Amino acid sequence: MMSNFEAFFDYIQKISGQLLSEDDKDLLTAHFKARKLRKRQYFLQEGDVCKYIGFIVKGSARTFTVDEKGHEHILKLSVENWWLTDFESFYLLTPSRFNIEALEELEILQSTNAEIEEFLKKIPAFSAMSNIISQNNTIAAQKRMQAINYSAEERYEELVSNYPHFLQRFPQNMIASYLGLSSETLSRIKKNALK
Amino acid sequence: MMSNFEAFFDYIQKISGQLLSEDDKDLLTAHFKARKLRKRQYFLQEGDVCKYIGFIVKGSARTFTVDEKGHEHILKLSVENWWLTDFESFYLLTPSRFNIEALEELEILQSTNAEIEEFLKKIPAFSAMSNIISQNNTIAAQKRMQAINYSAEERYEELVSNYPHFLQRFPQNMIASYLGLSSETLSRIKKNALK
DNA sequence: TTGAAGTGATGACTTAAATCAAGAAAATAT
DNA sequence: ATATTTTCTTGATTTAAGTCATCACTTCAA
Repeated sequence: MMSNFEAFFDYIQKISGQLLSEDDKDLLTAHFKARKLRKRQYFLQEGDVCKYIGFIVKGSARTFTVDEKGHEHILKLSVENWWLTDFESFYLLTPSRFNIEALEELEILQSTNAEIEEFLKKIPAFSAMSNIISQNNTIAAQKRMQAINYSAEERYEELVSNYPHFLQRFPQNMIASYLGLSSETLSRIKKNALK
Repeated sequence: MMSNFEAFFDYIQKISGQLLSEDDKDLLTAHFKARKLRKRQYFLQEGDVCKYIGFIVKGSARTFTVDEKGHEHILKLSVENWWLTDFESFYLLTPSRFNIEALEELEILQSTNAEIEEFLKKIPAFSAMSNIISQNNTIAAQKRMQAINYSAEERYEELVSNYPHFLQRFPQNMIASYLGLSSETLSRIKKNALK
């Protein structure tokens, strides 16, 4: 179990550029709870308030919505060292429109909004990390907005260059849904790309 | 000129839920510079590092890219009480891929990255505001990602419900570009929506 | 006050991607 | 090992939205 936290502490220190004191580590260890989810198990279901935020130690998950026609749309694919939550629901305590489901056996360290507020106040490295993640989120959001004007090929090429490991790790129909394409279209794009 | 700052101070206090001291206000007044841009004037040109962040006191602007075919794509439309910058370029000091242009006569209060760092350290209300804006950005980014799967009609309906004043304020071809649609398509959608 | 530029509407046509359908291949379970 | 989902491919067809072309209407500037 300790090793889970070591990876977590390393992550905080690396992102923030600051060291955690022993007291900091004790506080985090006391409040972050280790949790395992089996493949296909839900971390969050549509309509529920997302009470937890999870740090992924091992495994992967998808965040998706289901439209009126019953079609699923993946908004996010999450892997190790990423945070797992619906930020809107988590921050505002409103019912979520999203589902979050484990795609592989998932090991996370989870905590609540109130606890996070405490870490932000008491742990400088945690607060610095939070600010940097927000910055990165803002930048990523800016980039994603550009994708509106991209063709199917361009979206795929962008994924290949930004997240090449996703292609190995996730089935093609998940990738297609993440890119907002039908799986048939993605299959054809890959065929053409080989030439 | 003072009135510009009064609106700015009100904004910080409202968003942060905290009061600014006289010292805080003096520090902000000393470092934020009032600037006017005429209609069509550029706040940022593609290839330049975005050295400034501007708080819009009056007027509006668009953030856009130009693709290989010479077509412009609007990523953001900004109005009063919004921040004007390319966050990626501003935070990371990298050359920007965006252009930011005044759509109407524009009055802003602007400052540099280094100065912002100072405000974050010295002014609690400013730091609280920054965190809340980051939260809102993260939430907005999550929402925007959903738009990938939306049809032309759905994107338009979303705009109507979220930013109805944009429809009055900006020409239809700008709105179309912002939604990632051709102006002909938007014209047809509006015609159908009337029925 | 009259061009000129910018904006918006509409019709005809084209194209990118979705949908529908059927098999093949791979992964998982019994 | 074999059945049974699940995933992936390929072809035929449909559909949503883009492109091209033209005309009307408005602003704005000389």
